[in-house]
Amino acid sequence: MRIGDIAQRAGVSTRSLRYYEEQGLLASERTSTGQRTYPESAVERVRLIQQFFTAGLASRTIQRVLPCVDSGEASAEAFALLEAERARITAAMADLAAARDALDRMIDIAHNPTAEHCPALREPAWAPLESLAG
DNA sequence: GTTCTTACA
DNA sequence: TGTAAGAA
Repeated sequence: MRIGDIAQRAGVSTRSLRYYEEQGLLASERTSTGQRTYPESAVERVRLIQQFFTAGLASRTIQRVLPCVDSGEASAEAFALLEAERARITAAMADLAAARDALDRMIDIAHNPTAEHCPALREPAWAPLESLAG
């Protein structure tokens, strides 16, 4: 398949695919005219690369991890890297959950305004100035 | 019409 | 990463 096909099927730009290749994440063959050619499996590989980027892995890290995907086994260093990334993602998930919980509390307050949380409810807007001064 | 490389924002 | 230019 040509670069445009892969891009469309994997949902990324052709620019990204060329970038991945430059970073050593994605291989391709060339036709006699220089156009890149990819096997069907490239689509799935690109999606995996996307997931890793989304999960916060650096391209350099992805570059070290992908060989494991290809070989089906990990060297000692690669294994340590996988565990480290897993731990980082787990921690990131906890942070996200905490942020979500905070938003949940804010949403709840927004739905049930109380004088404690909403200053605007403490002072009647229609109160005469004298009553405020006095 | 697509893709390629190179380069700039 | 997006986009532009000029060539294939």
